[in-house]
This record gives sequence, C-alpha cells and structure tokens, in this order.
Amino acid sequence: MSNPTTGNDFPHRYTPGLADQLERRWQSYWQQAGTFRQPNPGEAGFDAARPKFYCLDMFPYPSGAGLHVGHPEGYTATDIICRYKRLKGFNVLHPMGWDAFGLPAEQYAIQTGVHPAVTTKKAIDNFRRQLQRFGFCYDWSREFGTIDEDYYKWTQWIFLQLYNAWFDSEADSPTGVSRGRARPVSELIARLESGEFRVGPSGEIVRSGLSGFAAPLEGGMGLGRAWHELSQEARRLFIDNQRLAYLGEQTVNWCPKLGTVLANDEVIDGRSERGGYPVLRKPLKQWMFRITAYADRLLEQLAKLDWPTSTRTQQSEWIGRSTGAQVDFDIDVHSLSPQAQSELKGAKADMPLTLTIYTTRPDTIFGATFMVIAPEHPLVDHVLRHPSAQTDAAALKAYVARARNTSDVDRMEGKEKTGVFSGVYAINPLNDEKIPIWIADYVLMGYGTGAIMAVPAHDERDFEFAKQFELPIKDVLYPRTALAMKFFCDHATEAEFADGTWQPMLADFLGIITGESLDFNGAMHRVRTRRTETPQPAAVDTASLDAIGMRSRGAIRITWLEAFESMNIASLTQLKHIFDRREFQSWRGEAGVAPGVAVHSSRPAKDGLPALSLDGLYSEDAIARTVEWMEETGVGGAETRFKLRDWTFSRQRYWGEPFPIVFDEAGNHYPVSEKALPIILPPLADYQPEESEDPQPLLAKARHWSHTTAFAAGVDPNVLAPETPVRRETNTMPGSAGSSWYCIRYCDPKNSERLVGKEAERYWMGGADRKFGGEDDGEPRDNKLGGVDLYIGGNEHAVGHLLYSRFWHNVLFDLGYLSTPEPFQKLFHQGLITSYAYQKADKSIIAVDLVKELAEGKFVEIATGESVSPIVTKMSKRYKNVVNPDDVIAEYGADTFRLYEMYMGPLEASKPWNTKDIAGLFRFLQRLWRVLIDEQTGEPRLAATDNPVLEKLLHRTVHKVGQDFERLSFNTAIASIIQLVNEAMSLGGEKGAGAFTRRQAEMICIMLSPLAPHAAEEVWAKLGNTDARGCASNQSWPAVDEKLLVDDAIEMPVQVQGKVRARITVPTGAEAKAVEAMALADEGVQKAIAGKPVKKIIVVPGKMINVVV
RNA sequence: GGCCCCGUGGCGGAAUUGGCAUACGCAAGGGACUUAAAAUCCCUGGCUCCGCAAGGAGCGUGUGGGUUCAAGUCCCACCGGGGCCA
Repeated sequence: MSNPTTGNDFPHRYTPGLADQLERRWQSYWQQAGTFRQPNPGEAGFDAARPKFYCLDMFPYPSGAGLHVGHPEGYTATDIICRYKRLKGFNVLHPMGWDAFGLPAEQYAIQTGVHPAVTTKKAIDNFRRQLQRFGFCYDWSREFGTIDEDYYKWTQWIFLQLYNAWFDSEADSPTGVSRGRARPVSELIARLESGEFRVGPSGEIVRSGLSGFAAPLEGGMGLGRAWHELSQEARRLFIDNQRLAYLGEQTVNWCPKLGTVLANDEVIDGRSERGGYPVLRKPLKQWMFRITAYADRLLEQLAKLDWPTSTRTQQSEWIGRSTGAQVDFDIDVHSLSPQAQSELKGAKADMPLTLTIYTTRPDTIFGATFMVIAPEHPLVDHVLRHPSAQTDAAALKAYVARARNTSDVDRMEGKEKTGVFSGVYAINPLNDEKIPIWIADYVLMGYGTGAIMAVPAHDERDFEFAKQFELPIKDVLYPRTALAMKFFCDHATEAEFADGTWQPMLADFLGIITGESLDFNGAMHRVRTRRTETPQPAAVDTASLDAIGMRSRGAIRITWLEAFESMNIASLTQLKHIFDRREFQSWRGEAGVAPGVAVHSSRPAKDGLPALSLDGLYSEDAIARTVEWMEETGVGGAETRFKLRDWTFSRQRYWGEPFPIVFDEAGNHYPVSEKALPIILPPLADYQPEESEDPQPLLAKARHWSHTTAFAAGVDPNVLAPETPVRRETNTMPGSAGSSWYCIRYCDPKNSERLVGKEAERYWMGGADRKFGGEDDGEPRDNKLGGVDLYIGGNEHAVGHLLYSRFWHNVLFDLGYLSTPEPFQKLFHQGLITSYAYQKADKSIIAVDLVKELAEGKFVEIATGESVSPIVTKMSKRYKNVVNPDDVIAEYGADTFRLYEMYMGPLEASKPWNTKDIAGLFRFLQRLWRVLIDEQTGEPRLAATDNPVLEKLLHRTVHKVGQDFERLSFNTAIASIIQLVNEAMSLGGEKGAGAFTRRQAEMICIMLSPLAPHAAEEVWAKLGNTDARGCASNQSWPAVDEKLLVDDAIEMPVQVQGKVRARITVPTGAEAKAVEAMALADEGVQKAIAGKPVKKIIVVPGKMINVVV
C-alpha cells in the first residue's frame, strides 16, 4: 500500500502521493481565495439574508509535543458541520486560537532560561502548520492567542469590571431565573450616600425597605450605620467586601527550597514530589471571585442549556445546593475552667458561647451525642488558654499542630479516625443533654462553620468516630422494618418470647409488613390467628403458594430467618434490649443514613420552650417540623448552602496575565485605569525561583517593574496622587483567565476600542432581538440563553472551564457588555481516542514494541516469550502506542485521516485506534475516484443518461448524509456513501466506469466535500468546473427529490408469535386491513399458524406484521 | 467511595421513536486476472444440529428475572469494563 508500483500504468490513480500533492494545492487555493474568511455584519461581502452558525472548538494548549490524534477528532467533527452549514447557506463563524499561558513553558524557562514567549511561539507555529495540513475551514484571519497583548489587555479589563462590581442580591435577575445581578460599585456608593442603604453591624447591606421612608426610620431602630458616619477606612473595608473580585486568604503549599507553590498532588507526606523538600502550609492573600453569589443562577440556567446530561449533573453537583438548617448549640458554661468563667463574668472574653452548625438532617438532632470542631476552630485556642479539669492540654496541643500541617485532602482520606476531647461540653438544644465537644481533623474549618453535631447512628463518619472513641450511639430513625421489630418486641406475649417461637413469628410478621401495607396491629393479629389455624405453615408446597399469590411472602420469610441467623441474635429478650438502649444501628455495625421514621425524638415543654415530638414522622415531615420549632424558639432556622467555593484567581507564577492592581505602602489596593491597559508582562533576567520562607510569585523578581509610582503604573490621579510609591500586584492570573472569554473575542478579534464590537457580538452570539427576563411586559421570553451554537471539546473541562466561562459571561451580561447570559447553548464532548497495548499475566502493561504476534491473536513478549494479551488503554509515551497525525497524513493523506477518525465510531464514544483499519477508508476514496475519473487519462468517466437505480440511491444517500450530519453521526454518513460507491461499482461499466452523469457526479462532490474536502474539490474541478462557478466548498447542498425517497411497493416481514415466517410485498401506503389479508393469504404464514385460531394481528405500517394465535 | 457512560461476530461498529439483530469497514477463507507477486475485482461469512444438496430446525446482543403481540432498545437485581470527581 505504501509503495505502489502502478504509477506508470495508472498515472492518475488516487495514490498517497497524489493525495499529498492535491491536498496541498487546495489548501493554498482556499487560503489565497479567502474561501473561509467570514465577514462581520457591516463589512464588505457580508450577506445579512443568511442565518448564522457559530461553531467553536475548545482551543488547544500548544504543547511542545505537537498535536496528538485526539485533537483532530473534535476539530474534524466541527469542520464537517461548518462546511455542511456553509453549503446549507449559513454565515459560519469557525475560529481557532491558542490557550497559550501555562506551566510547561514556565517550567522549561526555569530549566533552560528561554523566555516562555519564545517556546510558546514555536509551539503555536507547529500547531498551526499541523492544523492547516488537515484542511480545516477555520477563518484564520480571526486567530489570536491568550498571550497576545491586545487580547490580555481585555482579560485585565474584565478583571477590573468584576473588581468594580457588586452583587445586588435583592434585584430581579435580568435572565428571569433566580434572583440578583451584578451592578457597578458606583451605584452601590450612590445608594449608600443617598441613605437608601446603610451598613449593618457585620458589614452587610441594610436596606431601608421602602426607600422613600428611610429618613423617618433613622434613629433608635438599630438599622445599621449611615454611610457618612463611617470613617474612610471603614468605607473602604465595606466596599472591598462587596466586590465580585476581592482579596481573600487561602492556604497554599509553599516549598521554600523550590521557591514555588505546589498543587496538592505535588506534595507527598509534607514534602515536594520533585526533590523531596519540606512543604509548609501557609496562608496567603489571593484574589478571589465571588462566584458563589451566582450559584443559584448558574444552577438554574443549566436546565435551559442543550448540554449532555452527565455534564449538567456534574456542574450541579459541583455547585452542590443543599437545604437544611443552621442550629445553635450553647456551650455548657459550667464545663469551662474557673478562669474562663470569671473572664466571661467580667465580659472581657471574646470567647464564642455557641457553636453554630449546619445540617441537612435536622430531624436527627435528638440523636446528636457529641460535637466535633475543626483543629483550626477559634474555640480550640480558648480551651488551650484556659484548659478545663477534663482537658488534656498537651495532647490537644500536639494534635492541633499535627493537623495544621496535613492537607485537607489527606485529612478527608484518613481511614483511621483521630481526635482529642476538648474537656468542654455543649447542650443539645432539643433534648437539653450535655454532650462532649471533640476536636478532630475530619471536620474542616474551610467548609461550613468548622463545627458539626455528630449523629453517630445516622452518619457514616460520625459512626466510625463514635466506635473509635466509645461514644454513645442513639438511634432516632428506623426503617419501617426496624420499626416493626421494635413493635414486635414491645407487644410480644411471654409465651412468644420463648425460643423456637419468636423467630418464625417475627419472620412472618416482617414478611407481612414488607409485602403488604397492613398496619402493625393488623399484621400482628394476622400472624397470631394464622398460627392457631395452620399448625404447620412451613409444610405448604410452593405450587400452592403460587396459586394464592403468596410465594413472594414465603421467600421474604426465609430471607428474614437467614437474616436473624446472620445478625446473631441469641434471644428476643436481647433484641428488645437493643431497642430499649436505642442501639439498633450500633448493633448492626453501620450507620443507617437513609430516610426513615423518627423514633426516640420527643421533648416536653420545658424552660419556657414548647414541647416537640417527631416520633412516627417520616424524615421529610420531621425535618419540616424541627425547623418550624427551631424558628419559633430562635434556636436555628432553615438554610440553603452550596458546596461551590469562591474562585481563587491568583497564581504565584510568571507566565500569566499580570493583574491591573497596585498596593500603597499601607497595603491598600487600587485599580489601574482602563486607559493604561494592557499591563505588559515584564521580561526577567532569569527564571530561577528564589529560595524564600515567604510565598513569592516568580514575577516578583521583576523588582524595578513592581516597585514604581502610581503615575507610572497608570493609576488614575483622582484615585491616587501620581507620585505615590506603589507596589504592583505580582501574582499572575491562572490559565482559566484567558479561556473564560475567548468565545466572545472571536466575534471581533481585532477591536481595539472594546472587548468586542456590539453589533458583531449581538450577531454571532445571537442576543439581538432576544428577551430573557426582567419586567413582565407580556412578550415571550427566550428559552435559549446561550450564544455559541455548537461547542465541542473534551469532558475533562465539565466543571472548571465551563463553569468559569458561564460565570464571567453572566456577569458581563448583567453589566450590559454582552447580549446573552450564557456562552454556550449546545455543548458536545468527543470521546477519548485510546490505543492498544499489551498486558502480562501480572496485569502490568508493556510497550507495544516489546511484543510480537506469533500467530493470529497470539502475542508474546519478545524478551521472555511470555504470553501477553492485548488491552485498550490511554495513549502514552510509556507504552509507545502514541499515534502522530503527521505520520498518518504522510502515509495516506489528510482526507483519509479525516474519514478514518470519523468512521471509527460514534463521536462521543471512547474508541481504540486501529492502524490496520485506515486502509479501508483509503480504498474507499480510491474506488470513488476510479468510478468518476479515468486512472490513465485523468479525465472524468461519465454516463450520458441517469441510471434510475443509482439516481434513487443517490438521492437517498444525500438525504441520509444530511440527516446524519445534523445529529453528528459521521460514521453512518460515511457508511452510506461507501454503499453508494459500491453499488455504482457493480452497476457501472468496467470498474464502475460511467456509472454517474455529470450532474450526479457534481452532487457527489458536494456531498463528499465536508468529509473529504480535497478529493471532492479535485474531482469537482476535473468535471470542468472553473473559477467562474466557484469551488465545491462554495456550492449549495444538493436538493433531494422527495419522490425518490419512497418506493412503490415494500417488502414486509410477517411474524407469527414474534418469529419471522414469511415476507410479503405490499404497495406503499396500503390499508392495514388489506395488509392483514395479504399476510394471512401467504402460504408460509398459514403453515406457521397451523390451523390455530388467530387472536390478533398487529400491523405496523411500513415495518412488519405480527400474527398472534 | 460518589456520579455518569458502555457491554452486539475474530476486531471497530450499525440498528435514529420498542418493530426484519449483525449495515459499513478491518481481519479471514475461496476465486478471477498474472510467469509470479503486489494492486484490483468477484464470492463466502453469528453459533449448533439435520440434509449429498437445494433447504430446514433450534439457539443467539454480559448474567438472571420482569413488562409487551413484539426487547439490543424499557424496568429490577447482579457481573464486567471505561470516564469524571473525591
């Protein structure tokens, strides 16, 4: 195949050499003719009459290794769709660019001293060359990289918009979904100055309700302080706490020796993975985005996006909305040390007197037998300062110190539960019991309040902890069967307690409870009467049980008897004891976390607090009842929480966007004015990180750049006097900065006035003439929220990139810069391309070049002769099973490569690369070429008149291919074109010669052009089409003659009892009655019926007939 | 551990809404052409059994159950593989 010797005999055969030559020719033709340049509205050549289609690929990080075969999978898919949409008459926006900031180039700079920009530019040039060799129809005039100064200028600008915005949680959402929206900080200040807003005691906004009546309410109402009462410092603090971009404190893994911050997985047992140097966990001020303010909106808008279910599920779980209750547990003051108590009396203690916890299961509070607080909890310091009589201060101190240097991940993963008793107690607010407070690292300070109530009977981790430290376990929740067991224990007579009696009785009882919905009393009665009536119930045979429909109960009864055996209950007295001591879960050896019926959950009216009983209520009702009681008494209340954390946006690196922020000597931050953007990343003399105890970004090495004046840094003189010495922010933005908005910039990539031109953005993102929410004016609201019509990329970005982009897009929409709230209407994930490798008997995987095939399907390791089996796995350098697209194109051409990747299987499926299969697609192109082109002369081989069979098949193929393209089913589209060509081969003259007329050949070229564009263009040109008519890529998708899609008569299978017994030919559209008659008249059908009466005949029009006898 | 997806010939896969299981490609076997080979073209092809043959019977979409006139497709349980998150 790779070495064809037929060049002389067939100078015009489709060979790899010819493919290479014509592909390069067409690629330069498209480039020179500007075939795929898409003008914007208002530009020359823009056709406003056409509909728009914006199709985006996840742009690549240009690594030094070049493209792998996974990249072109998604890119080929979008290329086919875009070419198809162009043929269908759309204006198509299909851009490509580079996610070019990133760690590998910085690492390379550290090792070699080469500036990351140099490395990156080289990698980009290589990627571009590789992508262009595939013949993709990108509009390369729109190309940019996130490292381009005139791109990251706007990344910095977006940061300033978030810095200068706050979230008005009471406003109507402009998308009509959930509440709240971003507004400029200047509006907040105006409303504070007008007195509409005041500042609450903990820095929250206090709205005076009816704004017009603010003034009369002033004074004595405790509605916070007025703006003018606040100091300059207090005002600054208040505003900074409202910004969508704010400075927050986060703990990082700092390695002083390497001078760098490490990710969690780069730290192993407190040491760096590289070098094994000590790593410290240090708190660091970092820029954060208040994405949590948008949690509800991001969650609710998901429903309106045309995304894969799995991705929507992943995002909604990441956001992690939960409803539950916040509850205050008072600390038992009497359990504190005498010193602490006297401090409290003197009112000078800043000690917390309550522990606030959050739980999603307030119905289980009666089962809270202890509390756990994180080692970082403020109460720990107080206890250490004033240990009580029961505090083991030394142990506590050691424990806290150790926990502080363990990462959160390790703490969560710890199998063995560890902890120390604080010596202090809290009061369970529902049953007033005194419960111990423990310190344990399975509770994290960063999550929730850093304190939990422990309900060991109904929480897995609490259960393990209670077992470990022998803390009490109290059941407050039973599944129905457990409730039934308890009922049985409570109501059994003395005689029924006897061994040999209670097991079968209880099993019967539970069988009835699980099988039918009788009440417990009724079931008990049934069991007792049945015993007196039928002395030997076990002797009943299974057939008669079946007859009366009782077999299932028999099975359940046996299951229960087996269960008692495995539960190892010695006697009913013992079982009763277990329920009396409320230790059913403990005895079962696991926590019962499923919803159930509340038990042991009552309190009398006491100390002025009302009574509460949850007994007998199902969890849902018990939760509602508890929350009601807590709100009434002020102990707590309903609360909604999110798992989503704010987005940490600072990186202690060099190769990223600098922040447009400076600090004065007091450490206050100020924005650089928009006019001064971009803040250009300064070059460094060298990239070696400096050893330091303080976490320092690599960019901080640019001292002359970072230590400057407000004027030089570009701060507005009204904000800060020009000569003020300032220090620039030296953290850099993360990789997700540039990729969070690139979809917007492609609409208008050269705009130097705005991040994107208004008209271009409204056109391509489709926000023009659409209404999303706001005031109800009776007009219909748009159900689609997104802009990009099709976005294809890997599902590894399901939460990170796709959530951050949505957040920025929503904020910029709120602030009026964008016309749609969501960036991506339709999302699709291409599957992973895997590869074969070989596995030895011990499950170890070895490289493919260490293996040879002895016989068909028999593989051995060359070195040892050991037999190995082929497996499918990720492509990896280690297994030497990585496929380089350049090599494949060199061997077969880009068209074959494209066809092969699309033919492998469904786009979304993960599928193995099989080099042998590529030849099949090459042979297909060769056959197609041979049908249309004379291999000796290079001239078309055409028929004078249409072959009616082929004409019909051709129209059906065009119809199916179009349908398949729309649903991204490229493998089936290709299969149907192969069938067409194979049919032509057998119906045409010698080797299919002259099967098609010129008109038909042209249809085939256009249909093929999205899949194998180069070959399609070449044949199109050989058919005599000159520049006057335009190239194949610029034609219209062929019209399908609907009449040719239906046959006059169709063959239908006739089934008897679901088995095919005959086939009959019926006219298309025949009446069901007529079809029935024809089916019954058939000899084979009559034979299968064999004289039995026909009960029913089912006729599915156009599909089949089923005769039931 | 949680969530999601997938199990169909020797292999990749098709069957779009419950309606003829295995389209199309690879690999394999047979044939034509050729001095020969390559290339190309044609034919065969799930399994088991009966038959010299044409043909016929039965079983078949990971396993076990269920719903239905009808299940690869829907439901329940299990087994196996993969992905993402932790």
